[in-house]
Amino acid sequence: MQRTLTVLNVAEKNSIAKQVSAALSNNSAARANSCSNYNPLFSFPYALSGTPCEMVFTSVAGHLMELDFPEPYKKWHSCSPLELYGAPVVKYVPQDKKAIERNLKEQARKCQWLILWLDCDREGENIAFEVIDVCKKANPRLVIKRAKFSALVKRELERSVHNLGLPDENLSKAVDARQEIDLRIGASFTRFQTLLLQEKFNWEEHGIHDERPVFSYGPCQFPTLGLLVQRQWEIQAHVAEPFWYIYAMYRAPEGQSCVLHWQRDRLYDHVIATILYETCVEAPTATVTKVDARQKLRYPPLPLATLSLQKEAITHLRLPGERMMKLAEELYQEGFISYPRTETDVFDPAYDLKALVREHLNDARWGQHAQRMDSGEMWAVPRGGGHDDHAHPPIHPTRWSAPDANQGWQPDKRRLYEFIVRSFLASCSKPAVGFETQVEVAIAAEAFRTTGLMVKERNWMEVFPWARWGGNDNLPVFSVNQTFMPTELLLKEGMTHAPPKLSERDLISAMERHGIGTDATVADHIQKQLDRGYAVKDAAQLFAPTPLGEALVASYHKMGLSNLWQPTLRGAIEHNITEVARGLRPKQAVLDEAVQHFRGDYIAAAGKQAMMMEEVGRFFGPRAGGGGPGEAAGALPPGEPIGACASCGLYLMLCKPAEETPFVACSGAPLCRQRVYFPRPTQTADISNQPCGTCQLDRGGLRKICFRLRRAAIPPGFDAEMVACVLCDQRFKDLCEACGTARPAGQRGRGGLGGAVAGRGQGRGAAPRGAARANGRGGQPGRGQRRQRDSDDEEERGRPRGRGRTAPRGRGGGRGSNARGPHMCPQHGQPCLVLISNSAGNPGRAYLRCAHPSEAQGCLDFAWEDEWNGQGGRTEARGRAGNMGHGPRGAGRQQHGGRGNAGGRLMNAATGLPLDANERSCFKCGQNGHFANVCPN
DNA sequence: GCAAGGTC
Repeated sequence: MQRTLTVLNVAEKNSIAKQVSAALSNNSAARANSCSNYNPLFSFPYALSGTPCEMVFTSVAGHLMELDFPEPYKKWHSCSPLELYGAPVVKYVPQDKKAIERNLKEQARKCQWLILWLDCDREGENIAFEVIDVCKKANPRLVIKRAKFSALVKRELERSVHNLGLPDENLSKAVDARQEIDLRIGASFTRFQTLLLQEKFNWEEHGIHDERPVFSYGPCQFPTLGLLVQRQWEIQAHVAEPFWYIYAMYRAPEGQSCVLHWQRDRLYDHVIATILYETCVEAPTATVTKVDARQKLRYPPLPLATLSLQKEAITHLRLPGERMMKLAEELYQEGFISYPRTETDVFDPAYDLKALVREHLNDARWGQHAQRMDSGEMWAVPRGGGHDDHAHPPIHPTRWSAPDANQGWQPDKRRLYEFIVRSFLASCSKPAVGFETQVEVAIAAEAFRTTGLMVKERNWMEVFPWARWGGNDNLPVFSVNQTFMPTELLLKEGMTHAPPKLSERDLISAMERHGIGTDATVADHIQKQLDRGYAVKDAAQLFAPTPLGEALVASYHKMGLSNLWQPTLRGAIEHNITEVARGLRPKQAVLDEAVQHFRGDYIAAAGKQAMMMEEVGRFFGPRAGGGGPGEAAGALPPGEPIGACASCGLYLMLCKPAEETPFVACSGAPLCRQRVYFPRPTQTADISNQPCGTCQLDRGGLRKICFRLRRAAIPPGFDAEMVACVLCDQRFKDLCEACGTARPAGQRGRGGLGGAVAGRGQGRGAAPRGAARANGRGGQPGRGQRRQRDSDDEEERGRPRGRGRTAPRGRGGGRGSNARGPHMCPQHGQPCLVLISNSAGNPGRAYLRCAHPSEAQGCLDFAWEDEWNGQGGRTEARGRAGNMGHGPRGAGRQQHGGRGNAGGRLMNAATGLPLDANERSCFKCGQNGHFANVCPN
């Protein structure tokens, strides 16, 4: 006679218990209340491997147990935070889970089997063992089984129940280890920071209103903060650099138009950019070299997982992740959407998606689209993103909500529901179809490109109004070999920008990349930054650390404990835990190792706590009589505005501080960050560029060219209205004589503006650039400096002075004697070899450099001008710098990258001092050293 | 008063 089993099935969520019992019982499960209001019982008869049984389903609600220190260690002053690395820990069922525990025990006593239907991940396995622990106390004879399922559909659940396995203890132990590490380091460092800082500073004055604020530390919240501080430091360390690019535009007689984008994008070398621009101006006829037209598809969005929904909701609905999750939770509880915490972004093929679509046929907003989907006209099988947590489908609407039925909803909730519905419908719709035309154009030897796009069928975009697929739908019709005259041909200047502050979307992506938090907790960690006063969000929803957040991170950095905040911290912990999960290392060994490691960090931090006091003291004044850091709390005494940092020897640079007092900060970020404050605002040059409205030249009626006039740095005593011509560098009050019609007004030569500017050590761009980056790309000497060098050199050579200054506008006079050309390049067979007087380290001696389009930064072919000219212009092919047969005289024949020492006057670009007789400057990498032929770098 | 992870 067959024995009848009573089987207790425990799911992690009530919804899973309900769905599984409904599927296995063909919707005939009886529901009964249990001791726990939120965890009812579902029971039905079933045949388990042929054995008749009574199936009882119930659920827990996440973890049943918590890990904490026992009572004596819970009081903050009862022990040193250091002791928390060796203190015992206890796992217990907290008060709010006692009802669930009672329910499980009561049912376990009546059952013979226990089947665990928890999520099929590490945390789920750990919860399974918590359930086992509780149930075994009530019934030690229970037979324990684990159901593994990959979707909550009948077929899959039946397969699962007939292939029961055993729970995996290694997975569970990995979570135990993770919990213990998190608890010990979180509690110890939180107490350390809080007890150190709480009483010492006047937090009220700095917007922290808690009487006794807590400065929590956590292995997820600090790496999150670290991401924000790192970005802040990147922004502060950024030095704007000017770049130049050729801008071309064409408007066809029929009215269509396009911008021609330079293939080089941009150049940081003004000389080269100007020369290339000049070659275009000389031969401005554009020739179409390639026309490529093809159909292009734009695919609909992937099915929504939690993090992708958060990112989309932030972008399109401007709903912060945490708020979005709260609203999604409500929608889920009310049955309008599926479970909102899922990693899955692919639908199970067995899912009846069309049935879900049919829910929406009568909707006034998207019903028509749904009807076209239902008829098959608009239907497409949704793509998958390759992630599956095997527990939940992607987030999708489960029920239609009529607009008049959800009047009571908050507007944000309605918007979120609409977004989820439209995303779902879009993901199952046909891709959009466009027609793209790519056109390549040559002007002189320069290549340009433009793209046109006509959207033919919007398809999924019809139901998803947030999508943008923009392109130039007004492209002129082009054919290969067609020629035309550009309507505009300009040399434009731009400046590099510091990276932007992180948006919530950026932050989520970075956290996802580094494995900080889970899909369900990422939003909480971000919110915690705001709650703790570590970060703020501005009107544009961008995040930045507060002075407190920055000070905390900077403290650990100074202590040499950056691993405590770097984004890799969580990944490192996870890596070790994974070894436990795979059974490669015992839990205790990994745990001991981690605890010892962080214990060492704690001891180091505690030993250097004065650094934290000092760092926080930079931002916050001490509480009166609070024993604060005293001198360190206020602004630092004013010092040299620009120079070597007293702390680390690196350069100091000008910053744009948020504070009122300007300061310079050491550019050794994030190594140093020493700040020197000024007593008064610094004098900065007006570097604003203004397009020239008066010197537009008309060359033969072909086109109009605007040479931008640049407002020069104005030294004291000079006319503020003076401008400098980009090409010839003369300063004028009115119009440029060389370029236009008016008289020059500025003084010239030494004592003139150029000399004065040089005396200030400024380049063409922002004042701090030249000072801080003597050896960088932006570190070319100012124009005045360069001219001075030219002039000295000319004198020594016995050439007449003033060649550059009196040269008329045009290629030869573009930058004085600095650049002429182009010459025929033997490498490329094109006139792309230009003559340049290298400003950095080669005073007075011009050389040839290739500016072929294939060499984005200019190739390294070069030759000295006098040698080239002496040989009447060479036509045979030469190799790269190192292989050229006629290397610079002073240096002998460099085999690799050795730059010549013309007359022994080569300057060290970093120090500005002349190189000694044996020193060489590498042509390739710019480094100086005593290498003879081959640069070691 | 502390972590992070589940979930309602």
